[in-house]
Amino acid sequence: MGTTGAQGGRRVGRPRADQRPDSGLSPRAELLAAAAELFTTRGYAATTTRAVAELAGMRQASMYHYVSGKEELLADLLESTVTPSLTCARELLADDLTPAEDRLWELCRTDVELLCGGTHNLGGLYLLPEVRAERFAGFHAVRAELKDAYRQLLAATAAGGALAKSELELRTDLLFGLIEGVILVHRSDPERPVSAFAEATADAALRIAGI
Amino acid sequence: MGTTGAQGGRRVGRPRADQRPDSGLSPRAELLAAAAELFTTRGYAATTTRAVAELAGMRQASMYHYVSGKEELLADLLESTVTPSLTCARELLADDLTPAEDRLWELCRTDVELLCGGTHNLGGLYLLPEVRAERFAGFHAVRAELKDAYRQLLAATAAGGALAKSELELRTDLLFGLIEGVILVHRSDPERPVSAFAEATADAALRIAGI
DNA sequence: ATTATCTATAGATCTATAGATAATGC
DNA sequence: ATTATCTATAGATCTATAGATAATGC
Repeated sequence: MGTTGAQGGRRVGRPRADQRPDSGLSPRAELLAAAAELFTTRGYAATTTRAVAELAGMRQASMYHYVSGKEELLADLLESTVTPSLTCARELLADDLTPAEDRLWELCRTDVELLCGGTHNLGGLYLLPEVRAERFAGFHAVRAELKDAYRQLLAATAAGGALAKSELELRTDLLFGLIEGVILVHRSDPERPVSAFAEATADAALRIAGI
Repeated sequence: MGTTGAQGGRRVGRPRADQRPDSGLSPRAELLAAAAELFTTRGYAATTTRAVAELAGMRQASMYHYVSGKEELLADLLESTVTPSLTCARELLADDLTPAEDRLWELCRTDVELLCGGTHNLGGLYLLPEVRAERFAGFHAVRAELKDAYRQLLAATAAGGALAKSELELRTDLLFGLIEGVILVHRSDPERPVSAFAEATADAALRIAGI
């Protein structure tokens, strides 16, 4: 079927020099996984194209068959971290039966779970200084939309509705800061069970918000 | 007097190729300031020794007269960010006349003010992935001591004293996470007045702590 | 024939050292 | 003589392209 999936059978093209058990991922996905690991642990600038390609199981030059370079990998990874949270946020915004307090709590919990969940600490990518570059405007746009969802949910709560505009902005920033700052906490102690931690963070977030 | 201060008069040694108005800083301090700016804005790995030296007003090779390389600059900058907070924390721990709640609030406020205060967002250095390297063990030691001060102050409050050990650890982590996460908030909106922001963060921190 | 990979490499860096130079100090 | 700086550069990368090669597909 798909040209991306790596079926068990023989594959077209020259075989890889470094034979390995089939990862089950497409070459592009192998590259993304390798980049995720290296970017989060060593940093973006410190990671060479050779390191990414070789961790993915191919030679440095072969990488260019799938991506235009490191930037494309980072841009792809960044957006893939926010998109699931944003989907969740949109659903919660549309749900007008559940109290806003509960929806905000749920958004916090899900977001922390997604940020701290996966194999690699992908949320850690946000912290890379390179991410501020114009090149990653797409990521910034979705992240801004997510932050705005936090703001809207907060404004819809009883406590949030009573706030002046500038005060609402400040609380949103603190709330969002806590959620993203949790990446640092998770980095310092990756062993802690994620789901209990996500709930505790959501509790703390509502306390910050003044609820 | 000191061999470091840059007096107004003539100076020993070959003049710099790129003449500039006297910064009033010693060459080493000029290098540190340049490194602070570049490391925080572009990232550590992405900053070349040439960029640092040239921003400091000297040629690339001249830098090695003062420091062994980039690593030394980063190590120095990192420690210089925690040390003032740590001094404050020690004083607050020793003060047994003021209620623990007030001391914890004050530590949060001061810490945020120091992190967000200076010209460059030095706190942003914590976020660099390279900082986890063994080379920066000195920084990690002082940072751990600071975190422990947060824990002790929290434990000394009425609300904190009632917590089980694991619960106390979790709250300490969340508290410390908020404070350090504030770096991200400040990065996204550097225009916000720092002192009001520091107070608001301290308020939020106590709310997280459950006080 | 088409494809995925490989090897080889040009060109562009970047770091850290060697040795020269232009000031002041004695 | 001492010092702070400079210029020049060797050696070590790292990226991205060119062109060869070893599979399957028809």
